[in-house]
This record gives sequence, structure tokens and C-alpha cells, in this order.
Amino acid sequence: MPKRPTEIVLTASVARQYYVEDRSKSEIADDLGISRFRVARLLDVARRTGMVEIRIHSPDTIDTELSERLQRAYGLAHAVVLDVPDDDVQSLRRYLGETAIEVLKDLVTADDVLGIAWARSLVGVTHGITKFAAAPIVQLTGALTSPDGSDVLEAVRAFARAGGGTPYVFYAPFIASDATTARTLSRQSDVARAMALIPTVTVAAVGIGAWRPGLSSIYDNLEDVARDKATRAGVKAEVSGVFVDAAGHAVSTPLAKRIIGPSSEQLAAIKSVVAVAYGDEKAQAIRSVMLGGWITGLVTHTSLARTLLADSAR
Amino acid sequence: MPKRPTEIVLTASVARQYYVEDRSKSEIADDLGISRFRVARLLDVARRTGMVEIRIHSPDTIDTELSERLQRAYGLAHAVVLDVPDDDVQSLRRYLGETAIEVLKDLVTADDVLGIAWARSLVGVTHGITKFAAAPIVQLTGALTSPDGSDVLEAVRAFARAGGGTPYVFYAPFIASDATTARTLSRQSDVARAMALIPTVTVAAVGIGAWRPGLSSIYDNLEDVARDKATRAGVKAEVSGVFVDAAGHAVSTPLAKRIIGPSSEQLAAIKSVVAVAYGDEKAQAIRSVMLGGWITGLVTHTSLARTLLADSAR
DNA sequence: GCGCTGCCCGCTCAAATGAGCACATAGAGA
DNA sequence: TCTCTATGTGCTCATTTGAGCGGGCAGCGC
Repeated sequence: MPKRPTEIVLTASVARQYYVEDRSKSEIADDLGISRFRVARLLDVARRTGMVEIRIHSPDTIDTELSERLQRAYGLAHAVVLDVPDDDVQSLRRYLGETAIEVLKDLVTADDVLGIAWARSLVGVTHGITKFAAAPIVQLTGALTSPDGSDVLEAVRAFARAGGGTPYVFYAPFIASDATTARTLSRQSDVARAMALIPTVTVAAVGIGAWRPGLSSIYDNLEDVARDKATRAGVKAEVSGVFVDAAGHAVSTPLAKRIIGPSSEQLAAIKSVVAVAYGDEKAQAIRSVMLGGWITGLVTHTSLARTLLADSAR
Repeated sequence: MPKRPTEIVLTASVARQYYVEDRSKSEIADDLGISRFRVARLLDVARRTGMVEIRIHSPDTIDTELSERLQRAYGLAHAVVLDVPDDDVQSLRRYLGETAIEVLKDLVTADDVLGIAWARSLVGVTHGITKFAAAPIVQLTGALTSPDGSDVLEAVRAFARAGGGTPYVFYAPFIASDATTARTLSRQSDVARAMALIPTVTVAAVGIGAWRPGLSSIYDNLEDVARDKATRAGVKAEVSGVFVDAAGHAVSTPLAKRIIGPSSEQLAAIKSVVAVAYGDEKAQAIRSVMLGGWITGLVTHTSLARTLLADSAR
């Protein structure tokens, strides 16, 4: 910081005029009878010495800095990190879901086709949607019974209702008992119609599961044999029914044939895939999914974001 | 502030890159794949909504904002307002004096001629001066006995010693007993030599007195008769022996002829006149002096500055 | 005294930026 | 359904700004 009093006053004055009053350097220079170069240099000094302090504030709920870092670290197109209490899973899920809906609102136009996969935090809050683009809404995966009774079909319909687009739902489970059953189910007209639309989907909302008990709806709804087989095949995570290993590569397992949902190729072809994820225990799984490039956007909370960033630094 | 989460993140990201990382708008735009216009607009939004907070800090001792306002309000070339405790007059005087010296250091080059008038806060601290321009130093006014023994001559010599310039001092009182004595004194060679140099003085350091007991060395050193006469003539303040009324106009009073110091014309001709002033009771006097344009710079403290600004708003 | 060094200043030229305009799009209301 | 309005976007052109350069000057060592 300058030592001479008159220069301190001058520097502060210039900084105030430039930064607070938004005057141009030339204008300030003319005003003070000094050259614009001098003004620029005074401003440099002011910044370097800390006379000018600039802070970026975020609205309470969003941690923009973490969001940005996460976005950069994993090459995401969108990342939203919510700074909300994460001890109450119920309300956390609500927050994340509502935010995800906002993100989708932002992303989806009438020219898009929105795909909705089973994701607990999303499907629970869809009833409150207002104003949505008139895009077709396609159910991406089969349904799973949820403790609170909300399901994918409801979510698809809610989006369609809010925007006036056509909902494409179907009645089939997420996981069929075997590959043959899955094929049979897929031939049902409603399932076939939705599946046929998957290649046209431009924006998808998905959930991410970790291949461990309690961290993936698929894992929890599977028999031991199939589960262990997948585990041995290297499955570490799952995105809307697509199985991936630690590095994020798709794992081909017989299990995949039992899933009613997008194939890995289909998922990869979707332009924007927004995932909602919470729970620090899922960090590794989410990381794998992001490394594999399966998703383009993530809505999550601070502690998980921090874990993900710490991991990416390794 | 934007409502959509992705836009909040984007806006904050842009603001951070622009303000904190000092990247250019075009660069940020290319990076994010958006137009530079959009970046500019996002930044506008960020500023308008308070996402970007810019604060100008001053070093502890100087209140740059008050300084600037004072400077503008009274059209001063320099104003330095010190934010120091003003309950201890001793230390206040020290601070002001030292700061005034810094200001003078800044203002005076080898091509200048510095004039020093009697000013208690200045003369007390001159012994510590180091590094000064090699300018001639001229004693502007006669001397007054000071309680702490410091005097103008000492100050003049200290400046000269620090800079290597020639000191022009003389032995004569500030106030002669009558006009005739004053004339006689002025014919002394040392006085005459200094007085002859006054028209060459380019920078002067002066004190300001209020025409009330205890607020002006001249007032306090005068007999009742002369004092009252001056009061009746409208004298409200005094700058290095020049008497002015409330509006700042020079008051012609017989008293002026008894003063060994610059005439009002001579004072007015000096390019830079820096005054040191403290004590809220002097506010009106200082205001008058500034209104009259007698000084171009002021070194003072916060409470007095605030009073002066409140007065100027009237 | 004399050159040397580092610093501050203002210049030129090219790049960055702002103001105003035209266009597209989405939502509101007839 | 159609028009109107508000909003967001990118364009052009004039202005503002930054990078790098050379000159002048004070401070310093010989």
C-alpha cells in the first residue's frame, strides 16, 4: 500500500470512483487532471495491496464456488451444489429434487424430449411443478416400488401436466426376473412406444446408485446370486440401470438384459443427462459415473461435493 | 438475483473469473462458449443484485472517504483526514504534524520554495524529518513563544537540514506592539531577506486560528483593545497572520500592520498552502478560511472533518 | 563530479469493451 | 389462435483499455 498520505487518498478515491461509482478510467483521469495510465496504475496498486476487496456472494442455498469447482473438475456442463442441512435426508431430498426440477426447466425447451428415470429425490417432489416447456416426457426406466408411494409414472405425468407435453409412460418393473421376461415386457405396446422414443430424448433426469446395500434401488431389489455376479464383474455404480465399474466403463453383465431402461449406448447418446445424488457414501460411485462421462449435470449437496473434489485431487 | 440455479452458478462463476481472477470478458465468454455480451450482462446482473460486493479499505489511520468528500466539498487539492483518537491533544497534534510533513514531502521538489508559518502541530514534530527535497525553506511568520519550547525557526531549520536546502530564518515576533515597530523590525536584514522571498514561495505550511480565546495564538497574545477592534471588524479566523471574516474575505484591520508575516495578497499568491487544523471548536473558522480559498490542502481528524462536511451541506 | 540503476511517466497501437439497435422467442391477453 | 409486450441475445461502431516502449529523473556508488 502506498505510504504517502496524499497518494493513499488519491488511490482510494480513484478506486472508489472506478469500482463503486462505475466511472471510466479516462473520465476519472480527466477529472483529476492525471493521465489515464496513472489511473490504471493506481488501480493496480489498489488491487495488489488489498485496498480493493471484491467478494462474490451466493444466495444462501447454493454454494456457487463448489458448484463451479465441481463443474470444472469433472467437465460437467452443469453442477449445482446446495448448501442445505444434510442430516435430514427427507428435506435434503426435497431440496435437491426441487432444484433439479429448476435445472430441467432451464434446460428443456419445446423442441426437446425429456426422459425421466427412476430417482427417488426427483419423483417425490414433482407434484409441485408449474410452468414447464411443452416437451414430450418419456419414462426412461421401469418402475420400482417406493416406500412413500411416489413413482416414475407420476413424475412423468407431472412434468407433462405442467408443460402440456405428451407423457409417455408404461407399466413395467425396472428389473425383470430374467432376460426373457424383460424381452416379453418390452414388447408390450406402451413399453415399446416409450423405448422407441429413447433415441429422441435430448434431456434426461437420472439417479445414481452405488453398488452397495442401501445405496442403490437396483442392488436392494436383486437376488443375492445376480447381485454377487454383478459385483464380481466389477460393477461399482449404476445410472438409470446402466452398470459401470470404478473407472466408469460400462460393465457388460447378464443383469443388463433384465433391466427395462436405456441401454448404455442410448444413455451415452443423450445430450444432457442431469443426475441428482446425495449421501457421502455414494461419492465413489458418483465419481465413477462422472469419469465415464455418463452424466452432463449434477445436483448435489456440499459435503458430497467436497468429497468428490477431494477425490478428484488424488 | 437470478432465480434459476444454473444461471446463479453461471453468474457467480463469471463474476469470480472476471473480478477475482482478472480474466477478460472475451476470454471468459470463449471459455464458456457464450458471447461476450452475455458475459457483460451477467456481470451487470451480478453487480446490480449485490452478488458482487466491492469494498475500498483504507489503512487504519487515514479515512480516505472523508478525505475525498472534504476535498470535493471545499475544492481542495489535498485533504487528509486522520482517524486517530482525538481525546489526547498531544498525540493528535503529533499525528497531524507528522502527516503534514509527509504531505509536504510529497508536494515539494527541489524547484519549489517552501514557506513555514507558525503552527503548533507542525513545529513540534519537525525534528524527526528525514529525506526532504533540497528546496529553500523560508520562515513565513514571526515567532511566538510556545509552551513546549518548539518554534518556527527550529522547524525551518529541520526541513532545511533534512533536505539540504537553505533555511531563511529571522528573529522577530509574530505580532509587533504597533505598526511602526513592525516596520522597523521588517527592516532588519534577516527579516527583510525572508520577507523578500515570500513572493517566490510555492508551497506553504500554515496553521489556522479561530478568533476566540484559546483557539488562536494571535488572539491569545493580543491586548484586549486590539483584539476587540478586530472582533468588531468582523474577524472570525486567521491563517498565518492573515485575518478573514466568516465568508472568508480578508478583513483589513490596523492589526494587520502589526503582523510580521505574509500579506493577504502574498498568501493568496502561493500555489499550495497546506493547513494543519484540529479541534471541533475551530470548525467555523476553518470553514471560513476554506471558503475564502486561502488554503489548498488540509490535514485534520475525523470529527472535525465531519463537522466541516455537515456545515458545507447547509 | 559522473555514470549507473531503478522507477515513474506518458506515448502508440492493438485488443477489449460499452451503447444502441435489430431480431427472436416466450408468455399474456383479446 | 393471434397479436403485443417483455425479455434475452448478438451485431456494429465508437470508445475505453492494456501491453510494451522509450525518455526523464532521483538515488546511489565510484
